[in-house]
Amino acid sequence: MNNLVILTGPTAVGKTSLSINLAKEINGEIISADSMQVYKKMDIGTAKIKKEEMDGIKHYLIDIIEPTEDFHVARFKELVVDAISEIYSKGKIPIICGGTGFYIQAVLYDIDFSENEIDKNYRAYLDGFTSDELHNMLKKVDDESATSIPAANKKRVIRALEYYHQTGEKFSVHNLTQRQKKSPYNFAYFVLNDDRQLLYNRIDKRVDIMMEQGLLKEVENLVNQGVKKGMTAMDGIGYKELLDYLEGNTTLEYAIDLIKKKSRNYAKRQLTWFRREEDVIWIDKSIYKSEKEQMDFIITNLKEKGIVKGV
RNA sequence: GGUGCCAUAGCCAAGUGGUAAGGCAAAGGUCUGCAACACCUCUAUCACCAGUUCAAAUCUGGUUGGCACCU
Repeated sequence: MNNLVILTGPTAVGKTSLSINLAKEINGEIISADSMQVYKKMDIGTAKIKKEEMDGIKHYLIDIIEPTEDFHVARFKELVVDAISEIYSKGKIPIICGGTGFYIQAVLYDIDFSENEIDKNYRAYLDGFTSDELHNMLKKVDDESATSIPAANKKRVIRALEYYHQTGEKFSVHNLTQRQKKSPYNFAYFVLNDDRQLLYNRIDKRVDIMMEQGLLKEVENLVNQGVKKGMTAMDGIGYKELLDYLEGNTTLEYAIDLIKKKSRNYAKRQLTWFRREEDVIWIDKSIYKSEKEQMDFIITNLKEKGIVKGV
Protein backbone atom coordinates (compact mmCIF):
# COMPACT_ATOMS: atom_id res chain seq x y z
CA MET A 1 0.00 0.00 0.00
CA ASN A 2 1.82 3.07 -1.14
CA ASN A 3 -0.64 4.64 -3.52
CA LEU A 4 -1.11 8.35 -3.19
CA VAL A 5 -3.24 10.80 -5.11
CA ILE A 6 -2.55 14.51 -5.08
CA LEU A 7 -5.06 17.02 -6.32
CA THR A 8 -3.96 20.61 -6.21
CA GLY A 9 -4.00 23.86 -8.16
CA PRO A 10 -4.07 27.59 -7.58
CA THR A 11 -6.46 29.13 -5.13
CA ALA A 12 -10.08 29.36 -6.28
CA VAL A 13 -9.62 27.02 -9.22
CA GLY A 14 -12.22 24.59 -7.91
CA LYS A 15 -10.28 21.86 -6.16
CA THR A 16 -12.70 21.21 -3.34
CA SER A 17 -15.74 20.01 -5.18
CA LEU A 18 -13.68 17.87 -7.51
CA SER A 19 -11.89 16.30 -4.57
CA ILE A 20 -15.13 15.13 -2.98
CA ASN A 21 -16.31 13.47 -6.14
CA LEU A 22 -12.95 11.88 -6.64
CA ALA A 23 -12.92 10.49 -3.12
CA LYS A 24 -16.29 8.88 -3.69
CA GLU A 25 -15.23 7.52 -7.03
CA ILE A 26 -12.07 5.80 -5.84
CA ASN A 27 -12.92 5.07 -2.21
CA GLY A 28 -10.55 7.66 -0.85
CA GLU A 29 -10.22 9.97 2.10
CA ILE A 30 -8.95 13.50 1.95
CA ILE A 31 -5.92 15.01 3.59
CA SER A 32 -5.79 18.78 3.41
CA ALA A 33 -2.45 20.30 2.48
CA ASP A 34 -3.25 23.86 3.34
CA SER A 35 -1.21 25.98 5.70
CA MET A 36 -4.20 28.04 6.81
CA GLN A 37 -7.05 25.55 6.92
CA VAL A 38 -5.33 23.77 9.77
CA TYR A 39 -6.54 26.61 11.96
CA LYS A 40 -9.84 26.52 13.74
CA LYS A 41 -12.14 29.55 13.50
CA MET A 42 -10.66 30.58 10.20
CA ASP A 43 -13.34 29.35 7.85
CA ILE A 44 -14.51 32.06 5.52
CA GLY A 45 -11.15 33.56 4.65
CA THR A 46 -9.55 30.21 3.96
CA ALA A 47 -12.51 29.01 1.89
CA LYS A 48 -12.60 25.97 4.13
CA ILE A 49 -14.88 23.14 3.12
CA LYS A 50 -18.08 22.99 5.18
CA LYS A 51 -19.13 19.89 7.08
CA GLU A 52 -22.14 19.33 4.87
CA GLU A 53 -20.05 19.72 1.73
CA MET A 54 -17.82 16.88 2.83
CA ASP A 55 -20.69 14.58 2.10
CA GLY A 56 -19.45 11.92 4.47
CA ILE A 57 -15.90 11.91 3.20
CA LYS A 58 -13.43 12.03 6.05
CA HIS A 59 -11.01 14.97 6.05
CA TYR A 60 -7.70 15.12 7.86
CA LEU A 61 -5.64 18.11 8.96
CA ILE A 62 -8.43 20.66 8.91
CA ASP A 63 -9.29 22.51 12.13
CA ILE A 64 -6.57 20.90 14.16
CA ILE A 65 -5.04 23.83 16.04
CA GLU A 66 -5.90 27.18 17.54
CA PRO A 67 -5.08 30.34 15.57
CA THR A 68 -2.76 31.44 18.35
CA GLU A 69 -0.54 28.41 17.84
CA ASP A 70 2.43 28.05 15.56
CA PHE A 71 2.38 25.60 12.75
CA HIS A 72 4.90 24.64 10.10
CA VAL A 73 5.86 21.98 7.59
CA ALA A 74 7.66 19.82 10.06
CA ARG A 75 4.54 19.43 12.15
CA PHE A 76 2.47 18.95 9.07
CA LYS A 77 4.75 16.19 7.89
CA GLU A 78 4.45 14.26 11.15
CA LEU A 79 0.69 14.45 11.17
CA VAL A 80 0.35 13.49 7.56
CA VAL A 81 2.32 10.32 8.00
CA ASP A 82 -0.14 9.21 10.66
CA ALA A 83 -3.12 10.16 8.55
CA ILE A 84 -1.84 8.23 5.58
CA SER A 85 -1.28 5.05 7.54
CA GLU A 86 -4.70 5.36 9.08
CA ILE A 87 -6.25 5.60 5.63
CA TYR A 88 -4.24 2.64 4.38
CA SER A 89 -5.38 0.59 7.34
CA LYS A 90 -8.94 1.11 6.18
CA GLY A 91 -8.00 -0.07 2.75
CA LYS A 92 -8.66 3.34 1.28
CA ILE A 93 -6.66 5.69 -0.90
CA PRO A 94 -5.31 8.94 0.53
CA ILE A 95 -6.05 12.02 -1.55
CA ILE A 96 -3.96 15.02 -0.68
CA CYS A 97 -5.83 18.15 -1.60
CA GLY A 98 -4.72 21.70 -0.95
CA GLY A 99 -2.76 24.57 -2.33
CA THR A 100 0.38 24.63 -0.22
CA GLY A 101 2.97 23.20 -2.59
CA PHE A 102 5.64 23.16 0.05
CA TYR A 103 3.58 20.88 2.27
CA ILE A 104 2.80 18.55 -0.60
CA GLN A 105 6.46 18.31 -1.46
CA ALA A 106 7.35 17.47 2.12
CA VAL A 107 5.03 14.48 2.09
CA LEU A 108 5.62 13.33 -1.43
CA TYR A 109 9.38 13.16 -1.14
CA ASP A 110 9.37 12.21 2.50
CA ILE A 111 11.60 15.11 3.36
CA ASP A 112 13.48 14.83 6.57
CA PHE A 113 13.00 17.66 9.00
CA SER A 114 15.46 16.47 11.56
CA GLU A 115 14.38 16.21 15.15
CA ASN A 116 15.70 19.60 16.14
CA GLU A 117 13.33 21.93 17.83
CA ILE A 118 13.32 25.54 16.79
CA ASP A 119 15.90 27.32 18.89
CA LYS A 120 14.13 30.49 19.90
CA ASN A 121 17.10 31.91 21.74
CA TYR A 122 19.43 31.52 18.84
CA ARG A 123 16.88 33.03 16.49
CA ALA A 124 16.39 35.97 18.77
CA TYR A 125 20.15 36.40 18.88
CA LEU A 126 20.40 36.37 15.10
CA ASP A 127 17.55 38.78 14.79
CA GLY A 128 19.74 41.48 16.26
CA PHE A 129 22.00 41.54 13.23
CA THR A 130 21.45 43.31 9.95
CA SER A 131 20.77 41.38 6.78
CA ASP A 132 24.26 41.96 5.49
CA GLU A 133 25.90 40.89 8.72
CA LEU A 134 23.88 37.69 8.72
CA HIS A 135 24.72 37.04 5.12
CA ASN A 136 28.41 37.42 5.87
CA MET A 137 28.11 35.02 8.78
CA LEU A 138 26.50 32.52 6.48
CA LYS A 139 29.19 32.99 3.90
CA LYS A 140 31.79 31.88 6.41
CA VAL A 141 30.08 28.65 7.38
CA ASP A 142 28.18 27.77 4.22
CA ASP A 143 29.27 29.56 1.10
CA GLU A 144 26.91 27.61 -1.12
CA SER A 145 23.84 28.72 0.77
CA ALA A 146 25.10 32.27 0.92
CA THR A 147 25.35 32.26 -2.85
CA SER A 148 21.91 30.90 -3.43
CA ILE A 149 20.09 32.95 -0.80
CA PRO A 150 20.09 36.72 -1.36
CA ALA A 151 21.05 38.78 1.68
CA ALA A 152 17.69 40.53 1.49
CA ASN A 153 15.95 37.27 2.21
CA LYS A 154 16.68 37.47 5.90
CA LYS A 155 14.24 34.76 6.83
CA ARG A 156 15.98 32.12 4.76
CA VAL A 157 19.44 33.30 5.77
CA ILE A 158 18.48 32.85 9.39
CA ARG A 159 17.15 29.38 8.77
CA ALA A 160 20.38 28.35 7.04
CA LEU A 161 22.42 29.69 9.94
CA GLU A 162 20.17 28.00 12.43
CA TYR A 163 20.48 24.71 10.66
CA TYR A 164 24.24 24.87 10.71
CA HIS A 165 24.24 25.96 14.32
CA GLN A 166 22.11 22.99 15.36
CA THR A 167 23.56 20.22 13.27
CA GLY A 168 27.04 21.29 12.27
CA GLU A 169 26.09 20.37 8.73
CA LYS A 170 25.77 22.83 5.91
CA PHE A 171 22.22 23.64 4.99
CA SER A 172 23.12 23.49 1.33
CA VAL A 173 24.39 19.93 1.71
CA HIS A 174 21.27 18.87 3.55
CA ASN A 175 19.05 20.38 0.88
CA LEU A 176 20.99 18.73 -1.87
CA THR A 177 20.67 15.27 -0.41
CA GLN A 178 16.99 15.75 0.33
CA ARG A 179 16.43 16.92 -3.19
CA GLN A 180 17.78 13.71 -4.62
CA LYS A 181 15.25 11.58 -2.84
CA LYS A 182 12.82 9.51 -4.80
CA SER A 183 9.25 9.44 -3.65
CA PRO A 184 8.36 6.37 -1.62
CA TYR A 185 4.86 6.54 -3.04
CA ASN A 186 3.23 5.33 -6.18
CA PHE A 187 1.63 8.66 -6.80
CA ALA A 188 -0.38 10.69 -9.27
CA TYR A 189 0.08 14.45 -8.94
CA PHE A 190 -2.76 16.39 -10.53
CA VAL A 191 -2.75 20.15 -10.91
CA LEU A 192 -6.03 21.72 -11.85
CA ASN A 193 -5.55 24.90 -13.84
CA ASP A 194 -7.59 27.35 -15.82
CA ASP A 195 -7.22 30.31 -18.12
CA ARG A 196 -5.39 32.97 -16.16
CA GLN A 197 -7.90 35.71 -16.70
CA LEU A 198 -10.82 33.49 -15.74
CA LEU A 199 -8.97 32.45 -12.63
CA TYR A 200 -8.30 36.04 -11.63
CA ASN A 201 -11.91 36.95 -12.20
CA ARG A 202 -13.03 34.10 -10.02
CA ILE A 203 -10.62 35.14 -7.28
CA ASP A 204 -11.93 38.71 -7.25
CA LYS A 205 -15.47 37.51 -7.12
CA ARG A 206 -14.74 35.06 -4.35
CA VAL A 207 -13.29 37.79 -2.18
CA ASP A 208 -16.51 39.76 -2.55
CA ILE A 209 -18.44 36.67 -1.55
CA MET A 210 -16.24 36.17 1.50
CA MET A 211 -17.02 39.71 2.59
CA GLU A 212 -20.72 39.03 2.19
CA GLN A 213 -20.34 35.91 4.26
CA GLY A 214 -18.88 37.91 7.11
CA LEU A 215 -15.13 37.73 6.79
CA LEU A 216 -14.77 40.98 8.68
CA LYS A 217 -16.67 39.52 11.61
CA GLU A 218 -14.50 36.43 11.51
CA VAL A 219 -11.38 38.58 11.78
CA GLU A 220 -12.87 40.59 14.63
CA ASN A 221 -13.58 37.38 16.50
CA LEU A 222 -10.01 36.26 16.07
CA VAL A 223 -8.73 39.55 17.36
CA ASN A 224 -11.01 39.26 20.37
CA GLN A 225 -9.56 35.87 21.09
CA GLY A 226 -6.07 37.21 21.20
CA VAL A 227 -4.82 36.56 17.70
CA LYS A 228 -2.26 39.18 16.89
CA LYS A 229 -0.21 40.46 14.05
CA GLY A 230 2.91 38.38 13.68
CA MET A 231 1.25 35.07 14.44
CA THR A 232 1.31 32.55 11.63
CA ALA A 233 -2.46 32.61 11.35
CA MET A 234 -2.37 36.33 10.70
CA ASP A 235 -0.21 35.70 7.65
CA GLY A 236 -3.32 34.46 5.91
CA ILE A 237 -4.50 36.57 3.02
CA GLY A 238 -7.62 38.44 3.99
CA TYR A 239 -6.79 38.39 7.67
CA LYS A 240 -3.87 40.76 7.92
CA GLU A 241 -5.44 43.22 5.49
CA LEU A 242 -8.69 43.35 7.41
CA LEU A 243 -6.80 43.66 10.65
CA ASP A 244 -5.12 46.74 9.21
CA TYR A 245 -8.53 48.14 8.43
CA LEU A 246 -9.82 47.37 11.93
CA GLU A 247 -6.84 49.18 13.38
CA GLY A 248 -7.76 52.19 11.33
CA ASN A 249 -4.76 52.14 9.04
CA THR A 250 -6.65 51.75 5.77
CA THR A 251 -10.11 52.10 4.33
CA LEU A 252 -12.24 49.01 3.88
CA GLU A 253 -12.27 49.47 0.13
CA TYR A 254 -8.50 49.57 0.00
CA ALA A 255 -8.24 46.49 2.17
CA ILE A 256 -10.58 44.53 -0.06
CA ASP A 257 -8.71 45.49 -3.21
CA LEU A 258 -5.50 44.48 -1.55
CA ILE A 259 -6.93 41.09 -0.60
CA LYS A 260 -7.89 40.51 -4.21
CA LYS A 261 -4.49 41.52 -5.45
CA LYS A 262 -2.64 39.41 -2.93
CA SER A 263 -4.80 36.43 -3.80
CA ARG A 264 -4.03 36.84 -7.49
CA ASN A 265 -0.33 37.11 -6.76
CA TYR A 266 -0.58 34.03 -4.61
CA ALA A 267 -2.26 32.03 -7.35
CA LYS A 268 0.53 32.99 -9.71
CA ARG A 269 3.19 31.90 -7.24
CA GLN A 270 1.44 28.58 -6.75
CA LEU A 271 1.51 27.98 -10.48
CA THR A 272 5.20 28.76 -10.58
CA TRP A 273 5.73 26.16 -7.91
CA PHE A 274 3.75 23.43 -9.66
CA ARG A 275 5.47 24.11 -12.97
CA ARG A 276 8.74 23.27 -11.32
CA GLU A 277 7.54 20.01 -9.82
CA GLU A 278 8.31 16.88 -11.78
CA ASP A 279 5.76 14.29 -12.80
CA VAL A 280 2.87 16.69 -12.62
CA ILE A 281 -0.28 15.96 -14.58
CA TRP A 282 -1.99 19.18 -15.59
CA ILE A 283 -5.75 19.32 -15.87
CA ASP A 284 -6.56 22.31 -17.98
CA LYS A 285 -10.12 23.45 -17.38
CA SER A 286 -10.25 25.14 -20.74
CA ILE A 287 -9.84 21.68 -22.26
CA TYR A 288 -11.61 19.50 -19.70
CA LYS A 289 -14.51 21.81 -19.19
CA SER A 290 -16.97 19.80 -17.15
CA GLU A 291 -16.25 18.05 -13.89
CA LYS A 292 -17.22 14.83 -15.61
CA GLU A 293 -14.49 15.28 -18.22
CA GLN A 294 -11.98 16.18 -15.54
CA MET A 295 -12.92 13.09 -13.58
CA ASP A 296 -12.63 10.80 -16.57
CA PHE A 297 -9.21 12.20 -17.28
CA ILE A 298 -8.14 11.63 -13.69
CA ILE A 299 -9.44 8.06 -13.59
CA THR A 300 -7.71 7.21 -16.84
CA ASN A 301 -4.42 8.36 -15.38
CA LEU A 302 -5.00 6.53 -12.11
CA LYS A 303 -5.60 3.31 -14.01
CA GLU A 304 -2.40 3.77 -15.95
CA LYS A 305 -0.50 4.11 -12.73
CA GLY A 306 -2.21 1.13 -11.22
CA ILE A 307 -3.69 3.17 -8.42
CA VAL A 308 -7.16 2.23 -9.52
CA LYS A 309 -8.01 -1.11 -11.08
CA GLY A 310 -8.75 -0.99 -14.78
CA VAL A 311 -12.20 -2.00 -15.88
C1' G B 1 -14.01 83.11 -28.81
C1' G B 2 -9.98 84.65 -25.07
C1' U B 3 -6.23 83.63 -21.28
C1' G B 4 -3.46 80.26 -18.40
C1' C B 5 -1.77 75.33 -17.13
C1' C B 6 -0.70 70.37 -18.59
C1' A B 7 0.70 66.13 -21.98
C1' U B 8 6.94 60.87 -19.72
C1' A B 9 5.59 52.65 -19.85
C1' G B 10 -1.07 49.63 -18.37
C1' C B 11 -1.48 53.18 -13.86
C1' C B 12 1.01 56.78 -10.40
C1' A B 13 5.39 59.60 -10.98
C1' A B 14 10.87 61.97 -10.85
C1' G B 15 13.77 64.46 -14.24
C1' U B 16 13.89 71.87 -16.58
C1' G B 17 20.17 71.29 -22.11
C1' G B 18 24.24 66.15 -21.85
C1' U B 19 21.93 61.16 -23.71
C1' A B 20 14.95 58.45 -19.32
C1' A B 21 14.78 57.66 -11.06
C1' G B 22 11.27 55.14 -8.31
C1' G B 23 6.50 52.79 -6.92
C1' C B 24 2.24 49.76 -8.41
C1' A B 25 0.22 46.35 -11.93
C1' A B 26 1.40 42.56 -15.58
C1' A B 27 4.98 38.60 -16.75
C1' G B 28 8.79 35.05 -15.36
C1' G B 29 11.54 32.80 -11.32
C1' U B 30 13.64 31.02 -6.27
C1' C B 31 11.90 28.08 -2.33
C1' U B 32 13.36 21.46 1.96
C1' G B 33 10.80 24.16 9.95
C1' C B 34 6.88 30.86 9.91
C1' A B 35 5.55 28.95 2.69
C1' A B 36 -1.65 32.39 1.94
C1' C B 37 5.63 33.46 4.10
C1' A B 38 10.10 35.61 2.44
C1' C B 39 12.90 36.85 -1.72
C1' C B 40 14.81 37.56 -7.02
C1' U B 41 14.51 39.12 -12.37
C1' C B 42 12.18 42.28 -15.80
C1' U B 43 9.28 46.30 -19.58
C1' A B 44 9.68 53.47 -22.59
C1' U B 45 13.30 56.70 -25.82
C1' C B 46 9.43 61.23 -23.10
C1' A B 47 1.55 63.34 -27.68
C1' C B 48 2.78 64.99 -32.90
C1' C B 49 5.50 68.32 -36.51
C1' A B 50 9.25 71.89 -37.36
C1' G B 51 13.24 74.85 -35.44
C1' U B 52 17.60 76.48 -32.09
C1' U B 53 22.07 73.70 -30.40
C1' C B 54 27.94 69.83 -30.80
C1' A B 55 23.84 67.87 -27.72
C1' A B 56 16.52 68.54 -26.19
C1' A B 57 11.93 64.80 -22.52
C1' U B 58 14.07 69.35 -21.04
C1' C B 59 14.51 75.86 -25.08
C1' U B 60 11.28 78.26 -29.37
C1' G B 61 7.05 78.03 -32.82
C1' G B 62 2.96 75.32 -34.51
C1' U B 63 -0.66 71.04 -34.35
C1' U B 64 -3.69 67.75 -31.51
C1' G B 65 -5.83 66.35 -26.85
C1' G B 66 -7.12 67.44 -21.69
C1' C B 67 -7.96 70.76 -17.43
C1' A B 68 -9.03 75.61 -15.27
C1' C B 69 -10.70 80.43 -15.46
C1' C B 70 -12.80 84.57 -18.32
C1' U B 71 -16.42 86.80 -21.93
